[in-house]
Amino acid sequence: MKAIPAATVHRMDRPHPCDVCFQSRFCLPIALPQDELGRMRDIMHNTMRIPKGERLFETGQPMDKVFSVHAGSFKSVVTSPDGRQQIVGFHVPGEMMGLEGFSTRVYMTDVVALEDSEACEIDVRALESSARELPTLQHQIHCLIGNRLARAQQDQFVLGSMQADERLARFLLDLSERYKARGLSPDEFVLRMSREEIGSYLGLKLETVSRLMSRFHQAGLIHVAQRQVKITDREGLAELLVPSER
Amino acid sequence: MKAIPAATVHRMDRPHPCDVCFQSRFCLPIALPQDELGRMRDIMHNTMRIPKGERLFETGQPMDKVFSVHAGSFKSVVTSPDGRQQIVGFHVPGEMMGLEGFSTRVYMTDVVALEDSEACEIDVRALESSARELPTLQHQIHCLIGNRLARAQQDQFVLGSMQADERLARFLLDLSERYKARGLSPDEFVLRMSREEIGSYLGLKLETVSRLMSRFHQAGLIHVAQRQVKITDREGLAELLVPSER
DNA sequence: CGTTGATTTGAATATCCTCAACGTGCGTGG
DNA sequence: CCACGCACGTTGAGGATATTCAAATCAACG
Repeated sequence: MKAIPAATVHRMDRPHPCDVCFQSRFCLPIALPQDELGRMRDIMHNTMRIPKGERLFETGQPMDKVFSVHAGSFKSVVTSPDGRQQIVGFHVPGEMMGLEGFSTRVYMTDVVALEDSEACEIDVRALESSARELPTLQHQIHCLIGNRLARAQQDQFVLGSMQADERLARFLLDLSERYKARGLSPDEFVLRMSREEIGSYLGLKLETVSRLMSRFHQAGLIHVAQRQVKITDREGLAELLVPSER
Repeated sequence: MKAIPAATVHRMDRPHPCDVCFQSRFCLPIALPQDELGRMRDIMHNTMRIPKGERLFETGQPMDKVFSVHAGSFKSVVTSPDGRQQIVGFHVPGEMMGLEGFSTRVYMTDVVALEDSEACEIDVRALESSARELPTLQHQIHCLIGNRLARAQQDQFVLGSMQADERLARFLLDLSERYKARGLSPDEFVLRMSREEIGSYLGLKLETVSRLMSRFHQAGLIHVAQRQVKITDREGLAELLVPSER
């Protein structure tokens, strides 16, 4: 891993990019109190720069840290014993990575940067010992892992019950929502991942993704040029998710 | 919910059926110390009998409890806004249910008994407050949720990357393993769920499941009569999971 | 012994995949 | 600055896998 620490000192007088992970709007109806936020900063050891294509951690490594996305974006990849791979999630700023490692204290996925990115490193031992003193933090941790679980179950539904066009529509709307929640434009954004990566995540082949993108474009639902996407008919996209109305 | 409390008093001098959830072999390389086990029993409020087909909890209810399977088996069902449903997991004794509710403190699935079953009710507030004093318990909770997450990600891989026959083979081997881990016969067991339920979980139609069961039977991999299954060629089944060898 | 629900099996069909060819954008180096 | 190579993306035709529809069989149960 070519990760280089970018900064290790955090001042309390201005927001830390990773505070966001412990604040209300991405998780709980409770914001972490100021004093607990201070403690959190103590255990956010440092911020790593991860160049595009580099791994933050990989399957099988002892899981001693979790990471929050500080800037950029990442993918989580599971590898089966026979070497096949599938992307099980994309991560945008404010989201946590490595949580599935709580299972056996070994990471179960490879996490790779989709672009030059930054991740904040959080020591799990320190996190757990802080959580014993800070009830809100404890709550927040449960919430964060629970969130990932709820999301994974949603993804199970998508993969098991939805058709190709519904999957892609949901993917685009989901991405849009996550950007919106982080103050970015929900209607116009650049995909950080290839058609093949989208396909891997959605259980489709890259050609199918490409064809559907074109179809959505022609139907006037989106405007797409390479990785630049503009959602022009959100209603129309959302209707794809309700096949009974077709 | 017609759930009826079955027992509320637990004696320390014999194992409680739910101790298993907090013991090493299903989760951590650390067993919960005896004194912590005592505390755990205090917050396992009671054991509910859930008749076949009844719901233990449902989507949208405030999540104030988690449950461990005491006896019998359950399914977790997610429902999409348009009413489609998919099973995202089956639960056998010793496994936890309701963990995805940690996300928003609202259950995200319906959990339904596949047969007359018993579940142990654990108050989340009491669990969290105990966890603050009992580091091993805290660890165990993280492990339990992490486990569910890791499993959900595995399922994502199955649904997204595997073919129908691989999915069913994996399902049977997985079930076999889970029975084995609980001291039941790994080679011969009774499916507690219908073909349709298996299909729902695997993202297949019931006819496909049925056809594959017959095919496995004819290939001599399993012996199947209705819901009675006997694994006769474990190697053969496992080879299906490595398509390169076909 | 008939009814009901679950399962099996077959034939036709749809969806998505495979294979293949062709475009497009971008960086590199001449 | 342009030509080239390369990775990525698009599009088409044909094919494979799983679904749909339909009918027959089986098991459980009153």
